[in-house]
Amino acid sequence: MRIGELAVRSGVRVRTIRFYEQAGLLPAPRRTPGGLREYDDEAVTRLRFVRAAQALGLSLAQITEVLRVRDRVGPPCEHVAELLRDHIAAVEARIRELTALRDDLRARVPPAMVPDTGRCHPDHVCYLIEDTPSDILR
Amino acid sequence: MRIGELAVRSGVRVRTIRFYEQAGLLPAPRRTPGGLREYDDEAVTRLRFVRAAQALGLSLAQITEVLRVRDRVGPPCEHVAELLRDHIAAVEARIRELTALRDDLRARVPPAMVPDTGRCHPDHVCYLIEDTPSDILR
DNA sequence: GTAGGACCTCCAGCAGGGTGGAGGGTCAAG
DNA sequence: CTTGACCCTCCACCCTGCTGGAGGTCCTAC
Repeated sequence: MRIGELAVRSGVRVRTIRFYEQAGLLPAPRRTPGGLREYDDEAVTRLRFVRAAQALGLSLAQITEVLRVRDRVGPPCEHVAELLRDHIAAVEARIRELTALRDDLRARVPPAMVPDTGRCHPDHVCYLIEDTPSDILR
Repeated sequence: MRIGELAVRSGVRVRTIRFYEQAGLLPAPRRTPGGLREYDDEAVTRLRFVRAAQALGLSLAQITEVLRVRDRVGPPCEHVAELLRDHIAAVEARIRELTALRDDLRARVPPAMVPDTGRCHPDHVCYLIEDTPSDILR
């Protein structure tokens, strides 16, 4: 099939497919005598895999690596399992960061709080941001 | 003071200070006859505010807007309170997304799981990624 | 043989938050 | 007067994941 059909079947745009080839995610396909790209079904699988992996939050670099492992040494399950475990740890760390941030923000701005303009100080821009939450609650 | 001292006192690099001026976060300061930037203490306040706001996850565009409000109409408390409330909502939404993602990932890769190579399929790249978690647990 | 849709390459740019180097000028001490 | 630290501008580039236009070619049907 040509690139347009591949785009439809994989749900990845034509331009993006060419970009992925450039980026090393898709092998350069054979060409028609006229220079048009000719793909087989494997390309659909590969693009769907890329989309699935992206949905899990993996970067194109990580996905490229998985595909490279598969192309060179066969089923990348071990590699993927390790990658996903590391990724879970990264996601959990990010959740912890954001949770701490949310708590900090909540302490600064209780839901229906009226800003205490009396606390504005000429030497600051805005106490809600510069002060620590514990200062604000005082 | 000159830009180097401002950098030390604010904890923001010289290059970054010039970038912030360019970006509209810092007003263009007066210059010495030779063309060197000359700052007063207010610049330190402003840069520290930028750092504090960044630590809360605000973008430079949002911070620029707060500073603009302050410069034009005085204390930006109302504006900041609203901004922070919106920001809390955005952070909470992101936490929910990441939590759902974490749960999905955990279902795919239980902590000490040995990948089930028997499930590798020639028409797929890796079932751990392409299948849905419920398929994997089956 | 001609229309027109699909395709080709190459270059450029978006956002966000800066960083880096080249090539030169300023300032203060000695 | 020279040295050396500091400062100036301008342009370009980093990263990530694409997207867009310009200008030209291929394929297929009529």
